[in-house]
Amino acid sequence: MFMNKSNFHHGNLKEEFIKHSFKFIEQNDVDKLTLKVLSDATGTSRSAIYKHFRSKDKLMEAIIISGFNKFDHMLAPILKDKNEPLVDRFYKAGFEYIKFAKTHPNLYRLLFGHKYYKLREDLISINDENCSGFGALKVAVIEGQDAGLLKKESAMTRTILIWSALHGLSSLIIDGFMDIDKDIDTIYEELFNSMLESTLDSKVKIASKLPFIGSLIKHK
Amino acid sequence: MFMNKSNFHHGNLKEEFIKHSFKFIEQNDVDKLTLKVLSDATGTSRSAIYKHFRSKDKLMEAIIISGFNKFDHMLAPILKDKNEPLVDRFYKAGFEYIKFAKTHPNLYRLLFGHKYYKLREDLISINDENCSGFGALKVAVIEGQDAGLLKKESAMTRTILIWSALHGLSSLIIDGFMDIDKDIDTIYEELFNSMLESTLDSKVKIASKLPFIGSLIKHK
DNA sequence: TAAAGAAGTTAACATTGTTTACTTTATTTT
DNA sequence: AAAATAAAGTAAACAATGTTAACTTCTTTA
Repeated sequence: MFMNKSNFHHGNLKEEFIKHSFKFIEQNDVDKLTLKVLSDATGTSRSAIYKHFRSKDKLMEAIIISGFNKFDHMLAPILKDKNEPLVDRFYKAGFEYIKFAKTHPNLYRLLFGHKYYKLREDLISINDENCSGFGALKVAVIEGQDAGLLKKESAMTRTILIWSALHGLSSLIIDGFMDIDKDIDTIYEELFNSMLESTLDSKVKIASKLPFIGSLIKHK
Repeated sequence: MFMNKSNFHHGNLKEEFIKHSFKFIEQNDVDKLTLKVLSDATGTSRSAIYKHFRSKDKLMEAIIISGFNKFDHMLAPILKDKNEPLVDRFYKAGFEYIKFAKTHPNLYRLLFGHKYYKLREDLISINDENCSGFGALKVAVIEGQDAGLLKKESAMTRTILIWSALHGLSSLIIDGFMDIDKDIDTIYEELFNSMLESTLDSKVKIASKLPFIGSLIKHK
């Protein structure tokens, strides 16, 4: 006999592959995610996945697209929340950025690593300023420049600079550069202050009202 | 017949493997470096490498160790050159850091990426302040804090912050985040200024005497 | 109800890293 | 110098991985 009836998935197997992939990389390195892992997890054969994705890379791309959605929907609302003072929004966005990387290190590496950068390029240029985290940051940066919070060079320059600082710190944290979690709070505090205009003397006070990364993440 | 005489390497095959690996990743992604590539390049059999390295990972570690030496010997002398003003040393060190990443992107990813972070931890803690780039930066940071050039929180905090900013910008550049090279100069200029004490008003002038990244690398 | 297409399976392939058994060269011992 | 031993190479086979081709079963639709 070739197959028993219960093995037949009807339409949702594609989503199941993605879902299991997400669950897997919450706990394991991305390069440990093999097609065997997924066929075992879904109870299908080794090649079933090819009915839903042209290749493993296409599956990874689907994960990345979905991951960027998750990331963007975490970041953009914080930056656009008009009820909060702008400084607080910046502080919280940076905070949540690093927290995201720390909480989902494998997903973060997948999203911002080198291997699929072509796809990311497409995603970032396709996404308009309303959905993309990068786009939302750029809008907020312009707002911050108008309010005298950020230096008034090109908005793109300032946006990349902020992103780059967050990306750098996040990467060092999740890639094993820093042994002690408790320093992260201090470092982020300083990073945050470095980003703001030097004329602003209220910045430390405003920032320190908000929660800290080390503490928050440790007790999760 | 089993083997002709000319095939026998005498003692230098190990170095040849490393040398060819370096040459290869100058032009290709690290994950394209297979044992077949190396056996073809050295004219040996597929398994000859196992007489010199316990596994492929051990070869990669040798490459990383050698790569860090290269990196450290590029960075440390710049930071320790007492003939240059400290600001210039900082500026040039950051400049050369980014240039290194841009010139050897695959090696840079190997050195600072996630996969072999365990080894890097060992290397950085083993290397003393005299040879390691990180160590040299920390020494320079203390000097900079004493001179009123950098903020006077913990030296480790400030060092990590600088490193993280350079790492973040370098990563964004080599991982395809930025389409236009000419903006890199401006961004580095701003990054550099953000790092210095806000009371220092000579910083832009001092910095702009020095060469720019985009231009320098483009005509290489 | 028959045909067609979607969604599975099985079996085979090439590529990769790796191991084992063997051979050749170099070195050391007697 | 001859013999023994170690070092450095080869060939052949493995398991794991991504992938493809040929086949089967379920679902839909004309």
